Amino acid sequence: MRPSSGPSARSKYAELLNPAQLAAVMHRDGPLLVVAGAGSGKTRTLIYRLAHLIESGVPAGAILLLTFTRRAAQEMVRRAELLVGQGARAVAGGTFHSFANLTLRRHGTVLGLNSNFTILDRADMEDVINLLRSRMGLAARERRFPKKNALAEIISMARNKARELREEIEADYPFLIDQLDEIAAVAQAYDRYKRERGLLDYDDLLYRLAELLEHHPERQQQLSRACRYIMVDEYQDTNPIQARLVRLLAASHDNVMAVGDDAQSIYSFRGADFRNIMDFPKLFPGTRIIKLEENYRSLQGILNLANELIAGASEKYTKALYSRRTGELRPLLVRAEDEHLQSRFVAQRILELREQGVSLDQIAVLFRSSFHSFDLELELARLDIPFIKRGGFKFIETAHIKDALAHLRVAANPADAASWLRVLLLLKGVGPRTAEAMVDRVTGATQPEAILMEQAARARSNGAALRALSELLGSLRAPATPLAQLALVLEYYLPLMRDAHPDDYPKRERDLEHFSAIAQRYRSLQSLLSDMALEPPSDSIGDVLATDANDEHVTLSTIHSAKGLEWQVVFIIWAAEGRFPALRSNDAQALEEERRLMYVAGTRARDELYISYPVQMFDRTQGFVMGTVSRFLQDLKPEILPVARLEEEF
DNA sequence: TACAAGTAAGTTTTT
DNA sequence: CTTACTTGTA
Repeated sequence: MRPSSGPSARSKYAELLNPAQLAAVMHRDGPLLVVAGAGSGKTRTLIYRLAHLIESGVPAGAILLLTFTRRAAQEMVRRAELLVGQGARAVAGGTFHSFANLTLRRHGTVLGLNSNFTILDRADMEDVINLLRSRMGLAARERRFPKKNALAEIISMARNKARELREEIEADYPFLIDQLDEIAAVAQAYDRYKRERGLLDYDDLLYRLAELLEHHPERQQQLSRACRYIMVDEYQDTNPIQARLVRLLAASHDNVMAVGDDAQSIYSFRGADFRNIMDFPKLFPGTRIIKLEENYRSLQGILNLANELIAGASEKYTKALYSRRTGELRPLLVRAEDEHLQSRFVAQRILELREQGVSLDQIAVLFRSSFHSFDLELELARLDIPFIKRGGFKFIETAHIKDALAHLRVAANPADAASWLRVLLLLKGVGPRTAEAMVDRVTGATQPEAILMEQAARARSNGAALRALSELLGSLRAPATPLAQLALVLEYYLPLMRDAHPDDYPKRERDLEHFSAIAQRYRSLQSLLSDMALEPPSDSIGDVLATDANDEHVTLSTIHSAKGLEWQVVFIIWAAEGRFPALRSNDAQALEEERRLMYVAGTRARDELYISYPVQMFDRTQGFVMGTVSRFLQDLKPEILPVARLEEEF
């Protein structure tokens, strides 16, 4: 017997949702597109629909919830649980990449994929490309050849946009067009390298899943039936491959709900295209479209600014946000004399807010680029204002964490040449050449530690080090928890690290302790390693990691990492030409995206919004130069955005 | 020939 | 604070 989804459910939800939200929640079968403005309760709508589906008899395990971060999915499932009980827990939720990871580990064998494949993050990808670049003799030529990060960018972007390499270079790198053949050769070698060694980069996860669904109809049927209801959040930030995956997964039923906001598309650098969301009805003919325009988050003054910002966009958007939260408060544009005064303004205002009883958890400082907050971080530390920073350089990207991970990855996948290289390069007397030669012998072997022992016997000076490594790998072979295995790695690695970084190894040791605490949560090495590649801890490095997560703290975040979040009080710093929009954004499309970024930043605020910029800014090449306010904020009427000038005594 | 150490320069946003 | 390139050394 199925519980009914009749009038009782409708009336139960009707009190809690507005008519548009209710319509989306009650929608059952067939494609649905929800165009949801900022703060219009889109998360709420997703949660209630999730709950409603489960209540009306859909097994939670048949629902697939694709979100931008796994945290977002977990949070939604948790909130649905509050409504319908623990049954909701079985919902499959996560990012496209994490879903692809799990699916390929289970079904990838039909593609000739070993289930212990290793995931390469962007840095790993660049390392491999760099290796191939020099191996192919492209590094040392009269003619400058693109560096590893440019190559990685081109190769990855072409794949994310589902373009030929030639198209990609013609469109975005025309000055490299006569090196197309060499670049294509690198791309091809990179692809072969990965296939031979059980390596998948981020793009492969999506591509190989598409390949599985396209070339193996029986698996497609099976998976499509298993995901009978698909929900995709933040659809405006999907790229063409992801759209194709949705199409393939929904092939047998078309039960897809896509939610997003074209005005908040900010991930084109990853191949996302806001036109994707416009094209959804073409991908799924018969799509029902529901718009959510009432904003429940912000005071009208903040929305007036947001509407004004987006009205300046060249592509016209169809929504105008409105709120019933009227009030006197308006956003404020603050001109500071220089960067440090800007930092002092933010810090002082935070102290005042705290005295007024505003929780630090309700305050965020947002910026375009991670390094924009450096000066502010010092000021906050000086005043003992606790903060955490999101986005930017991550703890997981530090050399010592990557080193420790590489040893574990080699143990999990002995064919992982990229990690072998990293492990071997740590040894004294081993450089790129020696390491590469050893990698070739070691990756083909079933007993790598035996090969290392042979090498040790032959080595002149570093025999002891090789023996130690060999012993480590032997001991990692025994079954143990990830934590125990990490302990073995650290026993071997810590002395090497102290040697290499005599000045700051205590700090690095603390990071590794933090890493141990993370490893403790995992029961299998495989899942630890996948998570570290796909959903690494989002905290940035720094002493702030030491602050107790339960204490109140101000959030410092890049705008990208602030997506989907909200705070009572928001500061946007460095709203100056050259920083925001970023200097590099010079073509029209990039500038449009910067504008949307400003829109996203502003709409994070509920009550108070302060936007600031310094009048004097330091430029490495020119010294001090005049800072001018971001073009997106120029010429706004004072009714929309009043200006305040910080005075001397401040 | 290959490695190590030292010097110079450059930094968007992220799965 | 990293990475890329240059110069010195075994």
